[in-house]
Amino acid sequence: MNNVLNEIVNFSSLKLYFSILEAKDKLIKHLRQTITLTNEEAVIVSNSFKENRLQKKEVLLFAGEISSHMQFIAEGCLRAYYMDEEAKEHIVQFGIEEWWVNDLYSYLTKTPSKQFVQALEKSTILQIQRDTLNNLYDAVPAIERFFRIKFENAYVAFQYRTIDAMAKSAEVRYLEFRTKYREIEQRVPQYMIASYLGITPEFLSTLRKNLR
Amino acid sequence: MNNVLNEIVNFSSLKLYFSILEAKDKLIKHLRQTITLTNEEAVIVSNSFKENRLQKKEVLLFAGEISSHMQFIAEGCLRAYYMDEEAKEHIVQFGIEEWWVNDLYSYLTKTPSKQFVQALEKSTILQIQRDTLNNLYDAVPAIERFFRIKFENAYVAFQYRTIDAMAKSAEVRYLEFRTKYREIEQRVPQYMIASYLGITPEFLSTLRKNLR
DNA sequence: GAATAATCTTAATCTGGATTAATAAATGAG
DNA sequence: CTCATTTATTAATCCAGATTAAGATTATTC
Repeated sequence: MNNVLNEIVNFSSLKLYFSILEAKDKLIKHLRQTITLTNEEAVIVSNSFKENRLQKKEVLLFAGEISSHMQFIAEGCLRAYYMDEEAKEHIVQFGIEEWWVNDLYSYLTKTPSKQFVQALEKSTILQIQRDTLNNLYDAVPAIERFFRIKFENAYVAFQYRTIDAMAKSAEVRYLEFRTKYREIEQRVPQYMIASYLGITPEFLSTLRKNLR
Repeated sequence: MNNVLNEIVNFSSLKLYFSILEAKDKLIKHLRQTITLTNEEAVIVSNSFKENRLQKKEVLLFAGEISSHMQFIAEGCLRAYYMDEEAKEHIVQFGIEEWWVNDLYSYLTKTPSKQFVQALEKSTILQIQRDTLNNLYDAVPAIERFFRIKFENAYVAFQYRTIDAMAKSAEVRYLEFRTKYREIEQRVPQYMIASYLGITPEFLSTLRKNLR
């Protein structure tokens, strides 16, 4: 009896162990799409990240807290949003597998976050602490390159998203969102897409009716 | 007679030489606010940049061209803007002394720019070519760190500007622009500020009347 | 310093999207 | 399977900011 139980425990912890490997493998693969890492470097990098499992609706970062980790989504779906004076939510970013989510402003300036980061599905993320990452920049310079490139791309993507948002009608933006993020569209409720697009759910609903 | 002429030529080229030094000094000082550079590194960096003088209204980058330089404003005032389908201008960014201006999307993706970059005053800029910069990242790693940090900051600043733009009324945004960029406000025409804020010049004029 | 161009103001009218409020449909927990 | 909660739709009314059009100031240029 005890033996069976033991086996189950071992088996489940083994499963956990493998799934962590899987998540970290995903991270290393992701990094290697942009930079070159020797196997030794990959190990150093791997060991610098901690895995974290999130339940659906679990909040990873609350407004008011200081964000002190960069986080890579290995599995699942998250959102970053802030609440305005009237307690209305505005979604700033969605993230799925192989994206990075965070309130970067809080992370970089070490000031209290204005955003929440929340899991929309059961998710697995890999986190690295600010100090650990700063040390990693010295130990593995390619990581500094990775984030330099990451931020360059994030910046221009965001700039073009904003230009779009100002120049294009809500209808056009919705259609573009659908083609660009088809997968996200199918995984999150419609009112969140409205929030991301900067329109009310009622108006999105009207748009959709007119498109039919 | 010839002697006098010679003297004038020499004097003016000497003046030019000093002003280049001045611009490059400004650059090095600017970099050293963020990173550490040895004097040898400072020389390497300095030599990687070329100075460029711009007349008022001179266009540095046309939409359609591929941006192939990063550029630092040593003196003067520039703007980056794009034109929509109805040939209306939308200002994306202003830049004054010690700012960097560019169509980063074009620079980073090597695709034709959708933006124009234009001098609003007689200006002096320092330019570094993409390939030179990429080599510099290897020769002087602190430069890679500089741009990593620069892009991080640019990204979060832009993100917060966008959140503001969506959440706040045009009046509030104008008031914030005035306090944040008082100097720019005094150097560029009002209709350009309207364009930057994403409103019509007529509406900005109305806002201003109501504020009095 | 007069003429022309560039910029700014005012006022009337119009519109994309918000707000409010009610109902309907889908999801999920027990 | 059922009741409660979460999402989504519809329709009426409202408003911030756009558009249009004219005139008034302010800069530039010759």
